[in-house]
Amino acid sequence: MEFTSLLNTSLDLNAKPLRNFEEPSLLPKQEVMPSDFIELGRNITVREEKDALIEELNRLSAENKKLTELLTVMCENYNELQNRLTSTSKHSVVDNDASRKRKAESSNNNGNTDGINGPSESSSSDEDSCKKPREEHIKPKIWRACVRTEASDTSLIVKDGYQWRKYGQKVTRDNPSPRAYFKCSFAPSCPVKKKVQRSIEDQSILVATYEGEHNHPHTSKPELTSGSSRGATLGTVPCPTTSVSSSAQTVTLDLTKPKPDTDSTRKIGTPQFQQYLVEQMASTLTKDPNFKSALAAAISGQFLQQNSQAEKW
DNA sequence: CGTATTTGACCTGCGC
DNA sequence: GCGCAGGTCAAATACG
Repeated sequence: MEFTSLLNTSLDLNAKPLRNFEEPSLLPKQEVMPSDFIELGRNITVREEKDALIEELNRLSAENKKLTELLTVMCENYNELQNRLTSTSKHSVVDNDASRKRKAESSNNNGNTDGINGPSESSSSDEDSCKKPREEHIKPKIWRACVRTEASDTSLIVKDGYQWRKYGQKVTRDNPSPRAYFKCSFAPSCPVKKKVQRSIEDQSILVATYEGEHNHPHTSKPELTSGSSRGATLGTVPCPTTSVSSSAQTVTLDLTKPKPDTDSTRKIGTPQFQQYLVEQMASTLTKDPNFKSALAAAISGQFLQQNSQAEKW
């Protein structure tokens, strides 16, 4: 499965204006009425204005292209890693299998009949499912979520709207950061567990792995802002994809609303308005130091979501 | 004092 | 059989 086919990496920030300004056949349609000219009270000629706008658009286009190339490279790297992981997993059974078998026994002994906390965790390979056909129908829902936190925050707490009780912590071999084990404490019968561990690549990212499904509603709404209280907040559950909540500023692009300072809807759609929109969007993005990190976090969220979906298959 | 968290011990499966 | 690693338990501790 090609990941790039699933993720549209095109930002397409200035598609319309580019069409308007770059196609020569359309340029004459930019008619500037003399009355408008007088109204604007500009001293520069239409030609000079157009050249300046084209230059600015070319700059934005180049920036857009650069970002798109960056995304493409990231996707290619991801696909390469995914292929390696797939080929590796064919030669070795994942270590989840150990706990799966153990859980199968413990589940049978405890008389757990709901099957949610059943034996199978993530069955990521076809080989695995072939080995254990009897477990095919018992698949607890497993998904991952990644949350960006402050690197100095060692709490390993992910606020996702549910109430959790920590019952263990371990340092695993593949990651120097400790892994915390949580059980849902809202309902005694709720079988959901989660593991939280810092990402080995980025210590500021918490990776939460959820197992099972809640048999009760949310205890509270997930907090959408993080600040004084401890822990990271989750914008969306099960996996934050487009909304990345963090201690840093959240970048929100709302392309559905026109700018409020336009006094008349009649002007919406004019080249000047489109140019203004493009400038505002590009300016907001390029001036925001958190844009790249937020973009990377959002993409990694997409990666993890795709990965968890692939595991469920 | 009740509840949540911490943390070392224990259990289980796997590889050698 | 032994060691290792992941996961869980439960006594000790902290906290409100």
